[in-house]
Amino acid sequence: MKSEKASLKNIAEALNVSVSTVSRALKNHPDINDDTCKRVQEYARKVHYRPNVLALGLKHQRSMTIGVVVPEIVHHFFSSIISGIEDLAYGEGYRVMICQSNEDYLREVMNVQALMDHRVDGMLVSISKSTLDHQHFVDLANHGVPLVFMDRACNDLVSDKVLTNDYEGARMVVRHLLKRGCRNILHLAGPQHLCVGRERQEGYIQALNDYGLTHREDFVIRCDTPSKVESRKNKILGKAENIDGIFCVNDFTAAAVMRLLQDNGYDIPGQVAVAGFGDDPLASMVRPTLTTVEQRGYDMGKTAARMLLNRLSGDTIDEDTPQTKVFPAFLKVRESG
Amino acid sequence: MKSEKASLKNIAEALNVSVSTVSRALKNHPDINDDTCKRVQEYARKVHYRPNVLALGLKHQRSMTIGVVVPEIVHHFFSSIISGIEDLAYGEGYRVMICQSNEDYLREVMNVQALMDHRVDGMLVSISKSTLDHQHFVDLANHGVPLVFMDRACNDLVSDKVLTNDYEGARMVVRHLLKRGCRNILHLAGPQHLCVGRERQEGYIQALNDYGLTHREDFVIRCDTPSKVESRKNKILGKAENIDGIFCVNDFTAAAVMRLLQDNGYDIPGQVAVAGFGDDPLASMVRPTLTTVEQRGYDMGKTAARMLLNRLSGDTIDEDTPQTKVFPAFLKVRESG
DNA sequence: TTGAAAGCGCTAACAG
DNA sequence: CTGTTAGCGCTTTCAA
Repeated sequence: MKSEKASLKNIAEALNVSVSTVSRALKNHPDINDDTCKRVQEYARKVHYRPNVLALGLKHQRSMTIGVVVPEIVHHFFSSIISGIEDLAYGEGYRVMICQSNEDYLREVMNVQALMDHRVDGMLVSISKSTLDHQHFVDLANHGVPLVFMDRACNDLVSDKVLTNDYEGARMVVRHLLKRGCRNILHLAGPQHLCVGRERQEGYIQALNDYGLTHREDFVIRCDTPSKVESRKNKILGKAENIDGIFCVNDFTAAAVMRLLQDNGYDIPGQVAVAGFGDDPLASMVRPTLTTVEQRGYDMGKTAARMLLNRLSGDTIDEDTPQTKVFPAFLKVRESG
Repeated sequence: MKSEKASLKNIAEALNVSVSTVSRALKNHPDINDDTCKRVQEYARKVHYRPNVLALGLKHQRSMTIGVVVPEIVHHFFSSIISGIEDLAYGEGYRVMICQSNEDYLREVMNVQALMDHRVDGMLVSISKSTLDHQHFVDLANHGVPLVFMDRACNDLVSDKVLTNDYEGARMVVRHLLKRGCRNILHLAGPQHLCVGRERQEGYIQALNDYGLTHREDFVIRCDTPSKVESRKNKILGKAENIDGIFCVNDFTAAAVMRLLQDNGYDIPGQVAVAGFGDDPLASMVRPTLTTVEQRGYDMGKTAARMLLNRLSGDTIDEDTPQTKVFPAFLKVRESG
């Protein structure tokens, strides 16, 4: 029964009516005979008719598809964002095309290009760590494709954004470590060309200032993945004796450094308190459980999608003013600090 | 500079040639004047011409896109599979549309439908836990859309498959627990209507038999997520005194049960050894690190994509015989058992 | 109430 | 070597 795919044309032929009649009947056009309408709809259902979205997209010049580019879907934060996007978009009749840049600039440019080729109606993007040039996003704007940045935005571009209050989140968790008594807090920092990395570092510095301390340059190390913890382990262990706390730019790094210290005989949080950022599920699986900052990925995705769809339907209040929505961060105190 | 998107038509107009000449020039058709060719290509580059894949798909009746349906991208195993698929597909000029079913049957049916609507050339699928009916996959076959199952296949359907040797993997890791001295091993099992759940349970039973033991019905509990560990915790703790090992159908569940036992004063692996399945990154982050079975997600994804593309190009040896590729499982002995 | 025709962007036989 | 034409599946004027 390898049947030919149903189309308006062959439905029309089978029923001895014209394609336009079928087209109208299928969308309950007002001036169409009730009988014809019913006949067409029944037959369409029988042959499992489904409109060809390629043809529709071509005709309407919009694909009812939104493109998503994130660094890596393996991270819980980004998969949560995606779930949020999907739930909202599906509900509004949109489809979602997901791409991952693997933190690679060239791949990101390719992804954006591929989504453009597919004529997506808009894009939701979280930029990769290695992205320094933003021309591909400028091009998007020039082509009139609406764009909303999520979490990792680029500052030199006016555009809608959905962010976490990284600055206050970082400040909050570092103040927590300080309140606990820590006075020599190491910061494992993310790349400073990304807003999230920069804001978290500045929050860290501000928290120290809040307590009348100044930050030490040598207490900030660029290190934002477990594998970098491994490659910088001598550097980190070299400082271990002089510190009583560590604030990491994310939870994986925190979990990795915690393990490194434990393996070298340090008690956590007894000798060194550790905190992360993001509240990855991992944070409650490691021992001790990880003190961190909650980030609402699902809600951020949903909000970003909402902003994009608003742009698409063009019924936003401020047609041209870019919106920025900042989500609050929540402190999650657990066992590690 | 919100420029109109370049098309063959407006390139043709600008250059005073016909659309077909432009079309030919752009694909270096043999019989086209070198000058014209160069002129067209230069102009096309200048205006950033990109072919409209919707139009191409409509014309060629194939979209150069493959659809992927997995339960949840948040799991490392599935994201690895996706990375494998992407790397292979991109290299062959295909694009990838990713959908997640969220372990929900209806969502899965929707996903398959949406991918059909997009006229994907083929699909790669890992079925959801709640999928009992397989009609939507039968329909696919009837429409001539090639399908390769990955990891979670459905047995009542002849089709290409890429699997892990779950049976041997489970048998191996349980034999390891037995060799270590465990004699009362609990199994936290997955749904038995999924091949992976069943095979892992059967591997567990076989390993016991290998050691001259018979399995006890009350030592098998359906429990395959951390939240089910939570909801069945009394049942599990009730057996804790009588067991010396636990084999879990996946690593998250293993991590959760490990934590449950630790919180209740049990030493791992001293009193109870614990093993998981999958070698999630989590396995090396928890304490004690988790003994488990390695599963090669990336390679499985790559292989599945390869099988699908072979079907699409139609140059496989056995046109109609479905292929099954089984990947070996590897024991990863760590601290927990 | 229905049909014919044009067109979205592209390709490919056919004709010149 | 290049242009004309038809058609992929669909919508939408315009005409009947």
